[in-house]
Amino acid sequence: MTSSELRSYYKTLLNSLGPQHWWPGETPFEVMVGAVLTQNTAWTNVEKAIANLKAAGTLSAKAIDATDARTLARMIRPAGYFNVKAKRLKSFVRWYLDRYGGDVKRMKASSLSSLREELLGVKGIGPETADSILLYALDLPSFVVDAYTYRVLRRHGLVLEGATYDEIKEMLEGAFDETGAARVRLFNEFHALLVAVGKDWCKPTPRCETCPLREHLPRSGPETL
DNA sequence: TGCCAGGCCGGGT
DNA sequence: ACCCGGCATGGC
Repeated sequence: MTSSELRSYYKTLLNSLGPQHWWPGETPFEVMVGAVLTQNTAWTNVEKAIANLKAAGTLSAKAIDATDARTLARMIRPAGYFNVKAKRLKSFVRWYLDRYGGDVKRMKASSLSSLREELLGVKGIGPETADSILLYALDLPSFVVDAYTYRVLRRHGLVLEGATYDEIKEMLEGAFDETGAARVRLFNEFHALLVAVGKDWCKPTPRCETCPLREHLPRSGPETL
């Protein structure tokens, strides 16, 4: 029954908030870089870092590969954790160049599941970053789970406390029959909508009165986390 | 002013 | 297999 609930949530959110048109990076590579930079970081800070990379002509795999971590760290400073993220960007582009010649089309020639495994093998890329790259950069149907997703679903009693990333991901993916581009669009929009709810209503101290999902609250009332 | 933001790694139990 | 500290800036 959870599947029909999730479909119902999606319909409600889409009707009340509309399409979010999320993550409109200008190129797939820009989206991939953004996926790393936004780890535990507000997107507004990521935008500044990406703008710096662009201004320096360093928003390409080859350029990042050719830039030392110190210099890179200076450029991405606004994104926070800049020393860590500079190394992560470099380890990612190293893999991207070695494995796929820095070519998105070649990357998309691999299957979704093997691509995901490969990405998880890159140091600095965990499940959320991998799925963000797959979904938002490559248009592959891999649902992104994040802290907002967990909080919203948890408060509605749709996942158990302590549910793992993969459990939540599989529950969400299993709830929808769509295929192809429609599936990608749905995963893209639904995740963005869950984030919107998390940001504006389903916060650490929730404001459920005006939440688009208020009619979907479980009988026992929202958890307080 | 402190808390939080679209996580992940490495070392310790 | 979990748990936790560390990593850092900018906005409200």
